[in-house]
This record gives sequence, structure tokens and C-alpha cells, in this order.
Amino acid sequence: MPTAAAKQQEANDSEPLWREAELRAADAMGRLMEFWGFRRHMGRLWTILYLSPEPMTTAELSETLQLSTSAVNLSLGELVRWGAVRKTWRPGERKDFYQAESSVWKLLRRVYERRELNLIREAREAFGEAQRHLDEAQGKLGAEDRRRIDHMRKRLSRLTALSRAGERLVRLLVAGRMINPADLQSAEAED
Amino acid sequence: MPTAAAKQQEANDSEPLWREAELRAADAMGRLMEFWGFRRHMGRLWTILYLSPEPMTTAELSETLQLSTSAVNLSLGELVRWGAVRKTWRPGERKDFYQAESSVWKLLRRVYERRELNLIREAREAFGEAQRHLDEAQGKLGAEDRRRIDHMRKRLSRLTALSRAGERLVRLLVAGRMINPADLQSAEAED
DNA sequence: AGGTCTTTTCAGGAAAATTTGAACAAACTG
DNA sequence: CAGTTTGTTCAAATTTTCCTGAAAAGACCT
Repeated sequence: MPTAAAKQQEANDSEPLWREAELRAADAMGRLMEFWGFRRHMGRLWTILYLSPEPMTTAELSETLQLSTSAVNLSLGELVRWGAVRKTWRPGERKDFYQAESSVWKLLRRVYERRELNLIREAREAFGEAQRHLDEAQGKLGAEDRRRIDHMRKRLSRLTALSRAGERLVRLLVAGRMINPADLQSAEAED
Repeated sequence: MPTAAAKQQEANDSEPLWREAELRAADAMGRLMEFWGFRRHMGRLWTILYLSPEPMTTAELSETLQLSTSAVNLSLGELVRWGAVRKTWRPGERKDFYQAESSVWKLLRRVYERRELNLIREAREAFGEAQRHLDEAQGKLGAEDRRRIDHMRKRLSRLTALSRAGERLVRLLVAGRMINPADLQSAEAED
């Protein structure tokens, strides 16, 4: 039986007692996700769902976080595309319900696989193109430029080697295998 | 001796032949850094310096990237604070010269140590606070809330465990020791 | 000290992103 | 099929971030 104080609080702001805890956790995750390059609301929404024993509707979510329907819809859609949230339905109910994918490890993996890996690969390709440009230019140069070009070539190939090592590392991470950060270190050792 | 074509190009746009390559690499790094939560210009500036055999002045940098003095100064300052760039001086010259820290591994480590680690720790602390809030509320609740609270408690402690595992991982990374991603996986295994 | 060169700071403006409300579309009900 | 509920898209408004040019501060020289 709720105490008088608890009853009163419920009556006052019609917020369940756990709301505070829920919001704190959601905010922490929101900061984390924003920092990690996602919309902050993705983290907040995911957390609300993750902490809820039941799937929730967009209405409940927008109520909880005081967000507009469209904002909820947008971020939730992105979460679904990332596989961080799933739609479910209930017999007799017309609304969509959402529940959080509860394996954080699975989510981490997916992000590293889809996003970080691409990112590094694109960088590596760009370094490669830069190197090719350099090679083309090399014939046309006077001696004063030699030194400069030589230096650039060395550095560019170090960047390429680093990217390659980075890719390998991320692949291992995604595969759940052991990772040796020293591989990065040695990727830029002088040859 | 430069060919006629090379001479002409130099005359046309007064750009050295390697400029194209340099800019491509700088852009790639700029994208990477921006994605990683830094100013994009930090990546671009660092790369220009990294590819240059000689330290450079802000004037040269703002010329190369077509940025205002203030923009260069701002990003360069931040790079210096991160230890990614060092000031140097030349006898007889009044200007400041800048050179890139050339060990990328060292830089990575520093960022993980200073930034990512804090980030995770703050999240973990927030999860902890949320748990405490829940504990306080627990006394005041009716039976219908029990289930809900129980679920939240389990999930919150999983998030805490995950953060802890994340912290350990980053610490190992910084120390250059082997990392086992499976630690994360097992951090959220049911107890 | 006065003058010149260089770096830093800052307010205002430009660009980018986020957020919203409303219009639109789709799905379901009776 | 008309009406209602739910979901999605879009342009405008807001907020935030970034960039610039000008002014201030600092360093050095004579």
C-alpha cells in the first residue's frame, strides 16, 4: 500500500516514482550516443524502452520524454534501421509497439561493422588516391621538390598502413576475437 | 628541370603539383576527425603539417586551406592542447612554427584516455545514481509497481556492468595490452 | 617609448542541425 | 465507403555550431 506521501506525489505531477531514475539513465545514454555521432534522442528513447518491461507506443514515449510525435517517429525509425528497436503488435491494438533490442553487444558490433568500418575504408581509399596523384606528379618535378615529395610519400603510406591496421582491428572486434592494439603501433613503425 | 607544362601550371594557379594530393589526404582526415567528434579543421590542419617535411606558419596553413587566421588559430590551439601539434621556433624568425606530432598511436591513446574514458565513467556514474533513486523509491510502492521496478533494477545493473567492462577495455587499449571484446559480451550475460 | 609584426579574443553573421506543427498518406473500423 | 485513428513526410522556425573580420593584446625591435 502506498504511503500518503507517495500518493500525494503521484497526484501532484502524475509521475510514477521511478520516472526520475528512468530519465537519468536515459540522459546518460543520450549523452553517450550524441557523442558517438547519433541523435541524442536515439539514446534516450532506446533507454526508455530498454528499461520498460513492456513494449511501448510512440504516444507513451513522446509523453515520457516530452517530445513531439515527429521527433519520436524520426529517431525511432532510425533506431529500427539500426536494429536497436523492434516493432511489435498486440492483438486488438492498432498502434505500433516498440521494444528495445536488449543485447548491447550486438548493437555495438553492428555499428562498428556498418559505420566505423566504412569510414576507415573510405579514408584509406582517399589516402591511396592521394598517393596515386603524387606518383603522377612525380615525373614533372624539379629537384627542389624531390625531398618534399619523398616525405609525403612516406607519410601517406604510413597513413595507409594505419588505416589498414585499423580495419583489421575493427574486423576482429566485430568477430569478437582478441585484439592487439600494438598492431596499430607497429603499423606506423619506420620501415 | 620542370617541363613546360609543369611550369605553366605553376604559373597558372601558383599551386605546387602536390597540392591536390595533400588536399585529398587532408579532407579524408578531416572527415574522420569530424566523425570522431572533433572540428573538421583539426584533421585537415594536422594532415597538412604531417605531410610537410618542415614546420609551417599559420599564414602558410591559412593560405593552403583558404581559412581565416582566426579559424586556423582556433583549431591549431586545440590541436596543441591535445598534443597533436607542437609549436617550434626558428632563430631569427618571429613567427610561431607548427609541426605535427607524428605518432598517430600516441594521439589515439591520449584521446581515449582523456575523453572516451571520462565519457564512459560519467555514464556509469549516472546509471549508478539512477539505481540509487530506484532503491529509495522502492519502499513506497504498491505491488503493481514491483514487477516494473524489478525489471528496471536488472537492466540498470546490466548497463552498469557494461560500462565497467567498457572502462576496462579502454584502459587496456590505452596501456597497449591485448583486449578481449568478449568481456563486453559476458558483462551483459544473465546472472 | 614608439612602431611593427604576430597572436588571441570577440561580437556578429553564415551555415548546419534539430525540432515542430501541419499536411499528407496509410491502415483500419463499423 | 465514409470516418477515424495512426504513421510519415515536409517546410518553416528555432537552436546550435562554426567562421569571419575587426579590434585588442602581446612580443619584439630600434
